Amino acid sequence: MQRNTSRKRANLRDVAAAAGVSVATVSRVMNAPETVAEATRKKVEEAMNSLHWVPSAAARAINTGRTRFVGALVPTLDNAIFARMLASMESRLATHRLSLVVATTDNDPAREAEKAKGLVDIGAEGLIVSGVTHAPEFYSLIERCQLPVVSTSFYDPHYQLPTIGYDNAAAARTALAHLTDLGHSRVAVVHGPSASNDRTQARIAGLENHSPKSDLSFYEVPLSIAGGCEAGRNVLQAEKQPTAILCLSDVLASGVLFELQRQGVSVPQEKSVMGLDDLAGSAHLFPELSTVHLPVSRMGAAAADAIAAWVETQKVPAACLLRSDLVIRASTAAAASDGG
Amino acid sequence: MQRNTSRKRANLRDVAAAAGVSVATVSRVMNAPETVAEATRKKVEEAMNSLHWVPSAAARAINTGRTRFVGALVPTLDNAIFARMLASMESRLATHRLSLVVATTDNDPAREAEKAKGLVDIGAEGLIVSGVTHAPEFYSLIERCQLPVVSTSFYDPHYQLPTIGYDNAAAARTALAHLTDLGHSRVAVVHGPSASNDRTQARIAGLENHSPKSDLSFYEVPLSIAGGCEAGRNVLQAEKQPTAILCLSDVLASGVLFELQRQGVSVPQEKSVMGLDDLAGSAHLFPELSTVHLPVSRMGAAAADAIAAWVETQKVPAACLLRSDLVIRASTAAAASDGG
DNA sequence: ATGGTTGATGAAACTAGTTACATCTGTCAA
DNA sequence: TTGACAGATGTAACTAGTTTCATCAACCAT
Repeated sequence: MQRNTSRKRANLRDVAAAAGVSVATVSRVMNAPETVAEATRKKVEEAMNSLHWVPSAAARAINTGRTRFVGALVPTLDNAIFARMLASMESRLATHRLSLVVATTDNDPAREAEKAKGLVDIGAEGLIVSGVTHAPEFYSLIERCQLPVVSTSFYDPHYQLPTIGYDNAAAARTALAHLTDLGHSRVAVVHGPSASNDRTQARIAGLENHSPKSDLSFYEVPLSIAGGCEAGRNVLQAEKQPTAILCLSDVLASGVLFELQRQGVSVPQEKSVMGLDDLAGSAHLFPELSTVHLPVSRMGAAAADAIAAWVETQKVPAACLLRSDLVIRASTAAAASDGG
Repeated sequence: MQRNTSRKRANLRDVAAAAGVSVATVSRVMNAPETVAEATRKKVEEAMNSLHWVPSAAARAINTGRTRFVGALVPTLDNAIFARMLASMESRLATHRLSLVVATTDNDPAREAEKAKGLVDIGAEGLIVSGVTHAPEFYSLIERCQLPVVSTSFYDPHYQLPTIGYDNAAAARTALAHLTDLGHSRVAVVHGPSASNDRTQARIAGLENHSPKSDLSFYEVPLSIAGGCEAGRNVLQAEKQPTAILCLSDVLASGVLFELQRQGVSVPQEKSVMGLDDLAGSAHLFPELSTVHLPVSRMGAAAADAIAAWVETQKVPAACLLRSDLVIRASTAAAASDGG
């Protein structure tokens, strides 16, 4: 009597006793109900309900070696693009009966390695990371633990981990091509810190070795609305004014847009502004932002599926390339033909 | 020999064997190192390192009854305000050696109850939720499990759970007062869905029973930039035009701002626009948004501290009121004195 | 009637830790 | 010299599940 009432949580033995069966039978009701006689199963289920019993995930984990949770390491939650990705990851992982533990890295490989270690220590079965630049300790950790890790926001079939993402260089090139098609030959390129961000690096690289005769100038600012404003001010102070501003991220484009408005520069009449990401809000900015759509939600879901498949079947999933599409809205227009 | 190499992860017994001590001693090295002789401790630590051993969190959880993780239930990750709160929660929880599992509820109490159940099933020691409206199953769950739960984004010292948040009604009133002080008597109030969002309800209630003679009209739209745009269009179609638009959330204010610009309405000359939240980007919008600052980062940290204290000491933490402050920027100005 | 097979169940040994209690050694005071 | 006690360590019993293997009854074919 006192067991059920005064004592804390019921355990498997309590349920077995209440149902008048052995612990093995209770365990079977959970894991292989078809092997248990109908009547017995009923009895056990009643006992479970009346004791409000839920199996201890920890005890299960100890036996099966499966904790059923994975970790996600993202640079920040402050950029909507990662928040979006995590949201879709979480819901997709739930369908695989997997939980998600989130850790932020601030784009610092050392912190990433540290947090990854923390996630492994608490039993993460797999990790989802962003990009391809990681600390040596990170690599040694995943090698030592034989840990399933998939990398997002980047596609590279030759990378040592499966990558689920898009071709950043191509996406940037698509954006630039749109501007050059419109006749813009002098273009300011605004981007976030590149030193520790391989996605940014790839986007820049995509522009540098492919632009057909365009005159590009680069502006590196913090990856935020404020950074975009700063870039806007910097661009307007340049000696040779570009006719278009290509932002390698939509948050930067938003900031640029706001700053240009503040300075009385009309978009797209005086300057075209191009983004890259296609955040949910970008379609509603003034003017509506032309950008390159990156399928982050689909990417989150795909990464979730990939890591789930890996931890479930032990088979390394294939890399997955998601296409990025040009979306032309109101912030870009043909260059004024004054020839600079 | 084959143990270390071919077999998977080392366990406590392996370490004990390698160090030539008993399992109890290894356990002591971890949990009460001062009771172990210096030389013995060294030996054990060497064995740990050479076997790359990390204790199994699951096994530890089973014994101590502590899983060291808490769950956070947020409506969405798409609003920067929750992303921000989670980021600060996560880092603060880490200082308490607690991990955070995130689940989104889409503002649906049923889904919240369901996800809460899921979190409890996987061993969450405590929960952090938003607001005070929850499903009956949610309450019965936390009662049955005696689960520590703190509620954020809301302050109410009489609520059955400790609340860590601000006074939403007062914050809304502060925003409105700023507008009335500027001479705006006809104000459009734009807000997100109120049916299942008690913060929104409280903000609206704060306006309704306190406005000194102002003429308020309410516009309910989806809580997003797009929703803000929609509201902007609706307001402009109203017969009696308001001189100011009070948005009960900064994301809505952003949308309103964009839409007004699109329609050629100048802010703050023709209409003042007021927000509520003070998101990181709001200070950089065009025009810079006047708003009421809500200390979400501090709130996240405070909630993390509260839940940590609760699970650690079993003592229910006190409710915590965080102040909200008016921040006047460029989107509000004195009403044109044409008397409408 | 007997042996073989299947289906349902239980006993006990696992998983990886913690911890209560026992044991052993060495020091110090009586 | 002996008893008391502290300090260091080990033994074994816990935690809450899963799983292997054994058992036993029922049914069917011989």
